[in-house]
Amino acid sequence: MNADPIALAEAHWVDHGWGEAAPGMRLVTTITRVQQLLHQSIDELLRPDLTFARYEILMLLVFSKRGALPMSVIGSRLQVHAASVTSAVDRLERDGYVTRERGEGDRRQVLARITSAGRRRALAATEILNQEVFEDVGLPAAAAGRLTTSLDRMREHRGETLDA
Amino acid sequence: MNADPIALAEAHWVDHGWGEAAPGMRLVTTITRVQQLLHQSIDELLRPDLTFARYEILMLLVFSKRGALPMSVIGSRLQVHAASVTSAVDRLERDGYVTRERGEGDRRQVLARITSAGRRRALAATEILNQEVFEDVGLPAAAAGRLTTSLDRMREHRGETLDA
DNA sequence: TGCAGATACTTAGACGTCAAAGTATCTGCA
DNA sequence: TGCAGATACTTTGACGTCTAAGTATCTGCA
Repeated sequence: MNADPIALAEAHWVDHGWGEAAPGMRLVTTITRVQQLLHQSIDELLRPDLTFARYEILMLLVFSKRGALPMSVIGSRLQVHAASVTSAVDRLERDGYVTRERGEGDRRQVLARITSAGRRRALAATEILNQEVFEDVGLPAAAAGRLTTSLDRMREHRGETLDA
Repeated sequence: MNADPIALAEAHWVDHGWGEAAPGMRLVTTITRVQQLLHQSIDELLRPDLTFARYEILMLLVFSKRGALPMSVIGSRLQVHAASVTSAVDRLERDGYVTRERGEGDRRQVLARITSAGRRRALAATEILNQEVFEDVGLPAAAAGRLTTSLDRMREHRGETLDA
């Protein structure tokens, strides 16, 4: 018996004469489901003061040379809209992990600067995520590498530039 | 030059002595990004009256024998919380794609039943998604199949039962 | 020099997701 | 028989995402 709803959907696709699209439908749905599962685990590990979105911003700032980046750069690195960055930085600021500054040259810019509390929190979060999620994704290293490569191809196919 | 922020993050991971977790971090982040891209494309194709979440519910109902399912079954098939089902069905009902009924035997249950308008809309949406997304995911069929298999392994690793 | 258009960010509102709490109904056991 | 606890759904509220619209600042060109 196959009780997996996604595999069942694929079979229905074939039955309806959509065989050409069936594997793609299954792949897309499966990606969605895996992302859901990862997102839930990660957010639970980061609660209550961080989420994956805010963690990603913090790590971007940790890796930046000056510990600060314009909002627009954060948005383009993470591929999310400016409004999402605004709201995430609002909350990081509320919790004292980040401060806002006006741009020196261009006064329209807003820089998010990580605080020392932000750095400490980001490193503690990394330790947990490395141990609980990243070090064992459920696949042998080689398979994980091939998976990443295939997914990168999909990113390119949907318009992202990876610049090898 | 490598301008991909995800590949850069992986390099930073290695530099910080987190080499063991680096490939996993990259994989998880890449899955997130691909899902973001797919989600955006799909929701744009379904606008303004559907989203991927609502489309998935509609297709579940299309494939159901009686054209109706309890809210709880919808939630467990799609692996989302009851509250998410409630809000999606609210909107499907608002647009006339679904009606609500009380369960016959168990009066606590609520069944969502697809309407004929809902069926028509679901099939039209499928045609568009098949053509614009599912039939060409950017990978050869064999690679797509391997990808799905690996992702299924990740689903199992994170606690989903696939019952081969 | 000055203004039109572009750019950087924020605000407002819709939607999806989750957690927690509330309501109605069912079930099992004393 | 009746009540305590379980179950099915809804409601409320926090958060992330997007689009659209608003504000401040900059830039280019007449």
